[in-house]
Amino acid sequence: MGFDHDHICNTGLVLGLGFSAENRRPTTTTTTTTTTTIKKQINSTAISTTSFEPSLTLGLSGGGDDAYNNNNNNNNRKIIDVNKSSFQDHLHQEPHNTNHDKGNMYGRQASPHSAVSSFSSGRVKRERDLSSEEVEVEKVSSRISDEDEDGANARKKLRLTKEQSALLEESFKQHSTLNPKQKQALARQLNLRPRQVEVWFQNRRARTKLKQTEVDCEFLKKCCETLTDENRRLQKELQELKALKLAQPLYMHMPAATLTMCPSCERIGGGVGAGDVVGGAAKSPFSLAPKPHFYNPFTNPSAAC
DNA sequence: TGTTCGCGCCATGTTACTTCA
DNA sequence: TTTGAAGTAACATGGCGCGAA
Repeated sequence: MGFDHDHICNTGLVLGLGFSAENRRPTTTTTTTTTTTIKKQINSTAISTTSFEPSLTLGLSGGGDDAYNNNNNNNNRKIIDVNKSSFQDHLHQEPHNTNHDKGNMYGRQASPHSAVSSFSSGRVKRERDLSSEEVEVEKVSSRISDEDEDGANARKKLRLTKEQSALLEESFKQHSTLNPKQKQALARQLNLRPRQVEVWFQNRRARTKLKQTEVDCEFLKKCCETLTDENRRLQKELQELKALKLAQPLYMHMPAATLTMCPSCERIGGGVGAGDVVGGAAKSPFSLAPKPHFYNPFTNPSAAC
């Protein structure tokens, strides 16, 4: 099938197409909007592809990737000296990110809630972010852009350099979330503000999830096609068996899966009373197959997925 | 002990800028 | 040179967990 389940797990998503769902974490969301609720419920439900209860799920794997337990990872990280002048020359100029200048940043139109958020969550939050340590970083990394020097607000958006992106990617591979210390350290290495590192990780997680969702969609499409084909094949097989039933003696009416042969007398039998018909014995040496044969796309090797 | 509040973090959606074909 | 699509940095919003009062 070529579906790399491990890859799915590594990227934080688990896809399940089967018959039972296992909640990896409780659904605690009480989001008011329907779409958000649905999505969060989807994300909160995750099962492995080896589960066979009737369900189709697509969700996050818990993964145990608790960034707060990964403080030691910083020690293993490759250090890039981002403070070299050549590196700094690549950095775009980013002003101190208070919320009042945020509104002017791209000439953005204020949302209905922006006035509130500018004070309640925006500026307050940003200022919260700027602990004394961060302010120190700010002094290093924040510079006045040419546009600002010209007095214009049309500020170019920061583009991270290859070195910055590489280090961020490497850090993301180790842990997709950062604790405050890791964020600070990374920001210092990259000569960025901690807020920028935080935003980058948020966006990176979102992109990962989006890509994984696309992969999962493709996988589900293939599964659907496979199951459709299999269903078609089984329907055809059923028709053949029905046709065979009309043309064969009574003992042959039994589906092949339910017929067994006595190893001693080598007589064919199947079902209660089958022995009476075939061998005339009161107690048949033959037995029905214990369970009907259901095709399982995950255990049947013929399944494409 | 239960409740409330503030804070920090995260997920998700959106906007706007940059790059490239 | 222009333009549209894709990528992405930054932001807005709302929810949740946690610790302190």
